[in-house]
Amino acid sequence: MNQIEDMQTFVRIVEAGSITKAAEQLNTVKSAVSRRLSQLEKRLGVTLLTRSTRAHTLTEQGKSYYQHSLRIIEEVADIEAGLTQQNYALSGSIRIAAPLVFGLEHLSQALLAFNERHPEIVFDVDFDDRKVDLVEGGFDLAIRIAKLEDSNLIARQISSTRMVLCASPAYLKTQGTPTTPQQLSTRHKKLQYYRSLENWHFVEDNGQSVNIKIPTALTSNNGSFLLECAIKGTGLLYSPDFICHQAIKDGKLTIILKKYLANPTIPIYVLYPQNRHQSHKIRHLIDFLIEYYGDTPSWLID
Amino acid sequence: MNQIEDMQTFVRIVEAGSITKAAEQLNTVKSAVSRRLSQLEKRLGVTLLTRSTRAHTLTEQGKSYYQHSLRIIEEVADIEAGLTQQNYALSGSIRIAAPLVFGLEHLSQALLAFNERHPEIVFDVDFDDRKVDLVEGGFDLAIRIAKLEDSNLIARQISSTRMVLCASPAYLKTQGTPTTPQQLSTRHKKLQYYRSLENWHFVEDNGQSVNIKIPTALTSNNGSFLLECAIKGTGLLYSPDFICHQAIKDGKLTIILKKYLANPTIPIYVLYPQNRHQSHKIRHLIDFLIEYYGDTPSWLID
DNA sequence: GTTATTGTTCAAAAAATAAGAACTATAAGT
DNA sequence: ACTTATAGTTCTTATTTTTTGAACAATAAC
Repeated sequence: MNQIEDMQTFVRIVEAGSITKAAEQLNTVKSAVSRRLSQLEKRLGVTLLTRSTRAHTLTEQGKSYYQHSLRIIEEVADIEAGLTQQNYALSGSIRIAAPLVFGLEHLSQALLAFNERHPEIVFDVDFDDRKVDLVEGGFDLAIRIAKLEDSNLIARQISSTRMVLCASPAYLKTQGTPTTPQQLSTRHKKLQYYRSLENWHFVEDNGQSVNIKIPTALTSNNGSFLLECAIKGTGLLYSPDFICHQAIKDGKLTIILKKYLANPTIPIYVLYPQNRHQSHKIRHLIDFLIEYYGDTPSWLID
Repeated sequence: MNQIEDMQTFVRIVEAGSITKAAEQLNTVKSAVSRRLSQLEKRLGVTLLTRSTRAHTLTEQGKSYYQHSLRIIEEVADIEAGLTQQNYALSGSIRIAAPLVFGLEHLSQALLAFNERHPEIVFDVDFDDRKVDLVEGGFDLAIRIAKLEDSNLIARQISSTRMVLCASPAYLKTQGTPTTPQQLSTRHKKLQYYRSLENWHFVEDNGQSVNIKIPTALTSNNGSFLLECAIKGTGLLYSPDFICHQAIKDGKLTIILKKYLANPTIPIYVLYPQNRHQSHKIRHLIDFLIEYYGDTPSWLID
């Protein structure tokens, strides 16, 4: 039972004026069209077309069915075409999950810039450092700043960040500025981001790698707050450059032990579900983000 | 490509919340539903549902398609149900082809009586003694007063009429009242209906059948006019009783040679096209007509 | 770590549909 | 009135589409 094809066939018969002509126009044989019509009438339990060898007349029901069919066929076509257009249109909403600080400080700027070009798009950004389930949360994409784990999501790297170790000039003046990793062990405290590792990983001049653990002055799940604390001299901050770059440029924080840090570079990815047909606007936004941050993002130090 | 079934399947998936449940509700297996959904997405070139092992989320296009689908499914069901209702409803129009005199004098009364019971029905009656093509003319039914010829139409007898030979008392006084068919041959003239036979057919007392031909006083295609002429004494009238019954009851015409007429009874049929599904109102009207005229129609003489 | 549930994929079976030929009916041409 | 041509139906056979059922992969839930 294919109601739409029945409608299309019936409309063709009515407009062509004969089953034979309708069959030609539908690129099929008259027997198929004849059978379709009689099956349709049987299903509806109604005579649509009174037919003799060479003349046709629409019954009242036939007229009604014809008119409704015209409308339905058009509506269905519009709906299906509309979906594709929607797919290509740079409009509608994009729902994004982003880490707190990166989202507020950097992603927001990029999104605003994108929005200037494509004002029809409405962003719905959820700032949260916790790992969210894209599918369950209904997100179109998520920003993740970390090495990738296995998942059924697609990832594209949009930029990268570099970890730096820094402290306020005042703090360094009081506690001394360490020049080797080993010197951290004495008289230093760290500002601890709740998700990151307790130990800091260094590579010494001789190529030996070393794990250093120093006491924690304060733990928080908010990178900005830790930054404030570092500026106030509460302790050492081990932080991605996109968080502390401005404070460093302003001289409020000083980088230390730069050359000893192991694996300081962390990729920034955009993740999205494995959709067979990716919406055009999503692809467009990802391309935009890659271009926006580029090889020299604003948080780059030197 | 069955768009409506695709829509129904998709709606079921969305509302059931999972492909497996949707399959159960649709009395099929999950593989069929899964395949239908992926084929649909492929055809539309759009992801409707972002799905992982246990969670589903509608994409924007999915939401749009879901809502449109709901509406279209309902509309199509309404249209199809509407046709059946239309079929059973005693409303709408009935187009009838009827012979002139019978139509004006007798059918019209029956139709008005029917209309009193079913005022929603609008009659469209075409009065014409010529044989019309029901299909070409778009007629629902036709009245035919004659022995049936072969045709692809369905016939039901609704009543019958009897042919009588009559003349005005004044005419018979002048020309003499014939008591045997043979006596017609002298001094008589006939009023000729254009479609009827030139010869009159009789059965004599001895069982011998005989064809009599007498001169024509006047020919017309209008039975009422011939009746008027007969009353005025222009000639003999060979006529169905539904035309002359009142004049005979009023004594304006006298029946002659009644017992000699061969095959005086002519059936009155209602004809309609061979529709696989006859509309309820048409069947109803035919039943009404048979009941209305019954075995003793108003034109019956004794 | 194990089990249970969900969705996908695949080959085979079943159902629906189309094709092609034969047939009926009738309009048009002669 | 006869022949020819055209339109529609019906039937059997092909073809296409859809469904099934099983095996599999992925991942929540226990």
